[in-house]
Amino acid sequence: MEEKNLTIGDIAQALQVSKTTVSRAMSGKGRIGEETRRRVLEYVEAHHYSPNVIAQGLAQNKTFNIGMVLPGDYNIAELSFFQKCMLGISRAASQAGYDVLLTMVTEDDISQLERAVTNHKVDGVILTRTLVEDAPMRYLGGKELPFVAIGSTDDSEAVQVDNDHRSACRELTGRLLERGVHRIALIGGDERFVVTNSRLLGFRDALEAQGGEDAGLRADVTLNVGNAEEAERAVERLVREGTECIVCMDDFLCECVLNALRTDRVNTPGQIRVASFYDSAVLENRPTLVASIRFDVETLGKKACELLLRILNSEAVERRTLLGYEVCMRESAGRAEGRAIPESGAR
Amino acid sequence: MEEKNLTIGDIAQALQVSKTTVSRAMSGKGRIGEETRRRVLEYVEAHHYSPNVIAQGLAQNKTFNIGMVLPGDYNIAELSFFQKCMLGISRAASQAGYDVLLTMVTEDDISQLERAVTNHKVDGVILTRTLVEDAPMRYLGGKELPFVAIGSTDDSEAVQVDNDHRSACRELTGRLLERGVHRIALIGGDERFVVTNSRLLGFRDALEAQGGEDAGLRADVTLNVGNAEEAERAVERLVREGTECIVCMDDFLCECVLNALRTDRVNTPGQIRVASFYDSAVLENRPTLVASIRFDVETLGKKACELLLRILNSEAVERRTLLGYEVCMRESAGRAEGRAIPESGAR
DNA sequence: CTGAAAGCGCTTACAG
DNA sequence: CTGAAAGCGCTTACAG
Repeated sequence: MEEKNLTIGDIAQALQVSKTTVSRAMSGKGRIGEETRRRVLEYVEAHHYSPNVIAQGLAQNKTFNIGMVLPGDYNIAELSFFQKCMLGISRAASQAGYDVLLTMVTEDDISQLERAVTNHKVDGVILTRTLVEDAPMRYLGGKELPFVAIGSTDDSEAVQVDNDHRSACRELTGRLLERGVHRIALIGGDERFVVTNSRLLGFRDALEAQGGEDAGLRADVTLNVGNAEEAERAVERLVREGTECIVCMDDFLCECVLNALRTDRVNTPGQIRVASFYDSAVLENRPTLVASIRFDVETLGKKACELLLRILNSEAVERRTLLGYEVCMRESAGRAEGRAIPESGAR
Repeated sequence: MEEKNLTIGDIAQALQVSKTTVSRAMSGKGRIGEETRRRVLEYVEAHHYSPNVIAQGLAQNKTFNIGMVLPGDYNIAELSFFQKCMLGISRAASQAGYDVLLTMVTEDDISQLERAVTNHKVDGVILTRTLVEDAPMRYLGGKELPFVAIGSTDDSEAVQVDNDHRSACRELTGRLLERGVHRIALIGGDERFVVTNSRLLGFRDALEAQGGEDAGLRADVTLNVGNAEEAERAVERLVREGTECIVCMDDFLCECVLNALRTDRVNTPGQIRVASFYDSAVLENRPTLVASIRFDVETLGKKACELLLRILNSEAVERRTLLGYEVCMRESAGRAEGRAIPESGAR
């Protein structure tokens, strides 16, 4: 099926040329006769030769691997995010002749990352999630190794790509307020995630833009909600307090909230409106959902990888690039007819 | 922070010994004086030297990478499965000094896998999902490269690891039948997945063991249910036909089924029972769920990786290894009090 | 346009 | 116990 480990030397010998020539024919670097190149390429084609990238790497002091660090701890809400991210990254890498080395870290164990780096197995790294005090980030910061972070960071040094969560949340919240909501609540997850803070800022932006407390707006913020029970408790309280609309920071929380509302038999359609980030399949058939935001996560991953590749190629890149989003408003109450209505994007 | 790319040569020179000696001190291979080794190791420690694994690999004709192929098409039901799988694999690999090269394939594009293989970037491959007619599998079958498949296959050549789905489904179904269910239904996903067929077999095993049609049992099987709509349609029909219990092949389908039952307002608690494979968080707070099966997916991944590593180490391994499961019966109707009750395992 | 040679960082017979 | 040398498969100045 495949010639047994053909090497550049074998080809050189078979064609009575030097290894240099073969190398040049393949790489396209250096001058070489048209006729000679043709002969080499023909032979290569016919014998299904493909160069040993490891050896190529050694000679060029490269690995052609990019390290991807993924959180090893579970969070259903983010699963589909990471999958799409991975897909975007691996496609962009693959297309550029790079491979993706997977590295899974937890909050107290980044040994896999360390191994990959100290063993010289990657040319650069992509962080797919960043915490406020991020161990992988701190680790990489001390090295000479280039990396880019998906998600925003306080660290102004790091190259980062993100969706514009702040603007997205501002717009989403603003739209809801415009529709006459006065008592609005925000429910979010882990406060150590930068994204949680970005969204919070956007939420506050919107409130302020609409006049804040002076305009009669009342807002409640509950963070660090990690499971269904906590969500339920929060919802109970919010219901008691007369909240009109709950904005959920992710679809997992959103589901919890919707379940809690249903369980409490408190929610006749339209009584309490719920909005969410993302727009995953988890939330299909949820009539009480009035609005959501759509991000193109695969593009996010792709972008991150492209940035890293450009850095590896010694090109200059922007410190921070923000990707757009889409706010989807559905019919405000009862079962939405037809599909969600996509509106506007940003940047 | 870190000595600039220290090499084995630098150390040899600094210590006035040969590179051979340094290499031996580190690898532990070959005879070497206790005193000499100590000196080398001390220097290495002090200067934070770590060998270039790529170079090591070239010299030994290895990459110390194992390729992991992941499906690139989305299926919520399986997301958490793959994450746990990845974690198991990456931990086992990492522990053995290997890294995981990620490769994403779709049904009509396995180019990432091909690239990794033809570029000589992996020593072996782990398939995390296998279809009945599996392109990656067929591709690897034609190569000399060792691989192991997670999930069962018809291919008797391939080394495979799997949970014992057939037995699990047999036991689950059997338990339900023992409780007096007569009209039972099975709802499953893609028929091209081997696992779908295994479960179907287990379902039939159980029916037969209880006397089948002769014993008054009526069974309905609906496969290739891919989305909420299709599930809903199936459920409507099953309800009309007087089905007493629905066994769902995965938790995504299970959720669809539960939603459909609720929407139809047809299910007073206990009227139609629902059982599911897996036991993901998606299914928390679902009182109508009467039974489920629990698999240890991380161990599955770990096992697969260990098997591959043993093959790479030229050890002989079993063609097929089946891992256990746990059937969890909850209180049969109404809200289950306390936690689910784990019962028995297998093999 | 082409080649001989040194080099990437490591390993491993082969001698001593 | 230790070292000189060849080799892993490729690239790249340096000469010609």
